[in-house]
Amino acid sequence: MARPREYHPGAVLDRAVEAFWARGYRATSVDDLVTATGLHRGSLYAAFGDKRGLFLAALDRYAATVVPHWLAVLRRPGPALEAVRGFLDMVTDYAAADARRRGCLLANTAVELAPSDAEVSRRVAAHLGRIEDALAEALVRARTAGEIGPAADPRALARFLLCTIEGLLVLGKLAPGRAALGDMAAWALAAVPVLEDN
Amino acid sequence: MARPREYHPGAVLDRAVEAFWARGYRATSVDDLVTATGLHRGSLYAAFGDKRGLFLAALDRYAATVVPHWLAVLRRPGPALEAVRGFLDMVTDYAAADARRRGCLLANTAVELAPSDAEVSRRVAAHLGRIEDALAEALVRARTAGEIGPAADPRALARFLLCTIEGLLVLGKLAPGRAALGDMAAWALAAVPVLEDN
DNA sequence: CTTTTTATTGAACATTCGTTCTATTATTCT
DNA sequence: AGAATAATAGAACGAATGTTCAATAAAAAG
Repeated sequence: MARPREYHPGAVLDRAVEAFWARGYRATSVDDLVTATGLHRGSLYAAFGDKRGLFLAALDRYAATVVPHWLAVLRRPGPALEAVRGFLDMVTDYAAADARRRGCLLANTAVELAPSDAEVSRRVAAHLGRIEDALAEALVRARTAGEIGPAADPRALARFLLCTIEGLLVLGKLAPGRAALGDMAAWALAAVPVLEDN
Repeated sequence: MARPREYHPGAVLDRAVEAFWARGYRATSVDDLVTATGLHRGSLYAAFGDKRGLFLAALDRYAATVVPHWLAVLRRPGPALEAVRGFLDMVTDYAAADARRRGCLLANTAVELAPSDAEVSRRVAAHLGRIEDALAEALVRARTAGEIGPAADPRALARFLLCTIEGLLVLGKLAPGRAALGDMAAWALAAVPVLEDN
């Protein structure tokens, strides 16, 4: 049989994610990726085909590692409405504190590549769809628990909150300050029809 | 004296805006700009210094021509709250109908260049600030007219609506369909504390 | 040991990139 | 007419781009 891989494929992808996340697809050269991953050109091309293949793999890796870490907040036990609020606060804090202004790889990719690459567009939409689903699930829980009114359409509200979150991560790149980002998140929550009892 | 310019500087910038808007900064080569503007390399470099200088000029041109065309909806006479609603609807329609998925040049630039170019970041923030100001002005008018409640902080609400708008334009790049975008805009309006009388 | 597969290493490929240059042509003012 | 400036035209620059390739070393299975 053959000599086994020396590198850890997941760790290599994590490094690639970091590079693409920080600089974007076009601004990240293959040299950058060689430096970031520690692999050599030959190994990179053998493993991923080309730069775009590596990017697609990194995109999926981001969705499989970074995004779930966020969504855990939405799924934690307790009042679902609190979880939604905590999720928005977490995104706001991240957008305000991220000194490197990387934002969200999915949003960055939607802007940079989605209009010109159908496959990339499809994957970004699918990954964002899972965030939307998690939001909708939390809102369904909140509605059945009576935390929000029956007029609150979970799917529509989830779409709206996803829109707010991606807006926060885009505007966060301009370092508008914690107060401005906090205003945005706070008023987004005002759209959720909370019942007076809460 | 000298031979006068044969080209119309504004028209040249309009073409450059089109190119950068459709493809982004890095994906637009100087060759693309030569083709788009009709000018020759020498003239372009004489007039704008380099590619980045042309981009900065195009960014300001976009803010001076395209953005006011949008803001006119916010400033049209009649109920201010209606104007805000009309503005959101217009952005939604644009995001849903834009077949080339260009989105908003300011948002695109915030994502692609703001983290790595302080001057670009400063200008994008300033241009977006004027949109935020126009939203805040409309909300002040709505509040003094009694269309919205006194609890509605115009500045904070304007920030929130700007966030929603940029979110719409980013997610619009994924062609999510008119219905999804409509949900986002509709629920954003739900955050505005409309008085029952209206 | 031999075979087989992989990683390593570094050179090299052809393109494209942003930029600069020289030369020529055209037009307006003195 | 002559000076001055701008546009036109196209060649050319070095650097960086994504990609491929050949040669060697290494390790597991037969």
